[in-house]
Amino acid sequence: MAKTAQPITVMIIDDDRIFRESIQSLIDNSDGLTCPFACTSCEAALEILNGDFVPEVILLDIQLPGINGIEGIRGFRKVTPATHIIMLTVFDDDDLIFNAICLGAEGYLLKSATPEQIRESIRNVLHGGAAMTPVIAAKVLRMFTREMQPNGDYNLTRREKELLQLLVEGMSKKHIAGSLNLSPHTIDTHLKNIYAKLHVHSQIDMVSKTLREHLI
Amino acid sequence: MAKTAQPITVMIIDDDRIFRESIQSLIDNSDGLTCPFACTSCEAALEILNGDFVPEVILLDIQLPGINGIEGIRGFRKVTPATHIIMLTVFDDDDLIFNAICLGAEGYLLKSATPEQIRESIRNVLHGGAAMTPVIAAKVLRMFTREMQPNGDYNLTRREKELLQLLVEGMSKKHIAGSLNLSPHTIDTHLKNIYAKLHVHSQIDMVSKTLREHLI
DNA sequence: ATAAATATACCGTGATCACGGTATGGATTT
DNA sequence: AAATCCATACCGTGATCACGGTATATTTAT
Repeated sequence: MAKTAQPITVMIIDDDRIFRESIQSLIDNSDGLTCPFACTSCEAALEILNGDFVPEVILLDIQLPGINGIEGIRGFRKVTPATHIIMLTVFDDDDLIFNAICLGAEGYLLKSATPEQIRESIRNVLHGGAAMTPVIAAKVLRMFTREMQPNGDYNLTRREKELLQLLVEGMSKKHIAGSLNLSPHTIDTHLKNIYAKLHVHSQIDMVSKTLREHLI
Repeated sequence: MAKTAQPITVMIIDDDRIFRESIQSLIDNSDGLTCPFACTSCEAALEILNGDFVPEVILLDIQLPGINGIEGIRGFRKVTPATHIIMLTVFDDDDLIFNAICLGAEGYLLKSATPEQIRESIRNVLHGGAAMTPVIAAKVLRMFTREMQPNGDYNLTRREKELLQLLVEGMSKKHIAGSLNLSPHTIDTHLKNIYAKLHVHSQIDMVSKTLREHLI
């Protein structure tokens, strides 16, 4: 009967009528894709999802009245966790990208993407890939390295770093002295020097700063 | 004179002769690209870079004798920080990808990539983008969400989370009591409850666990 | 409406910490 | 050879913390 297998179901959520309808017809005119529902808000989409329609891919605008796209991800993840979500927006703001991917969006495309890029992205997420333009991918990588890189090492000596490591792991000064065969007084002195270098005044501050800035 | 502007210089580093030479000829036969040097090791490449050759892109294998590709990134970043680095390997192992992007590689492609994909990736990194296959992009996103997501909230109450937040920021119990208009004894009680829930026995442990597991 | 969870408050004791000293042998650098 | 940095060691005092109690009002859940 049908000339292809079951088409992939895609849902588009965007409050801009022109854009929404053009995407819908783009999808409906793509081989193997269908877009039976196009919504103007996350609320409307959630209502449909709470029926029994489970799309395989959701194309989701960020700037929406009511529940915005970022918050919407949470809701969609709950009702249809297996559905792939691709953000489709005019903004490439770092915070929005960051939040979207933290919430589990698998794609982030600009609305200026070509029809072929959108189709390609839908295919990619269906195969477990992620859909990003190279520029957005680069932003993601930069976020990654920024999170991971030490922000400076404050000229700690080798010994000081060693002690810092142990203290951050929760060992007490006394215990460290025992395990390193040092006098507790020595630990005390090192600790004082570390405090001075990190500009902190307690172990809490020290541990907090160390972990927040990935010093070890 | 020249029918195009200065061609983009690309360096390939791979110990597999067949692959290396096929990439080199692929690049040399691409419009606007040239590959004047193809090396079998990072050592050899670093020697060339320490001369005055500064490629705009380096295609770098991971599995190399001597200095491997991951370590190589460090060296290349030092001598030619502006050069874009694309890893080109047979492995899509998470740890390798993780290390490569932490060290600043802008691309990660599998050797099974098509010539067109490789050319496209070179173009992308030159324009500030990142070059990843969708599958690798997905792995990166998953790493990201794994790093960022709370590993469980240990059933902390709202008040406990609030105190945790302040304590992690380095405020003392006494200071917190003052700023929240609570008795210091109250803080003490909450703290005891937090300790029990997190299975820790000191503020150090608590802060350490909180930050390492991104509880706040 | 009743039970459970949460937030609040107090006490005392022993352990630990912060930080001000001082000092010395060894390593590194100049 | 001299100077500097580093790691080591010691002391005392006041502040802070950990943790064992107990108790009650409010909020949330059932």
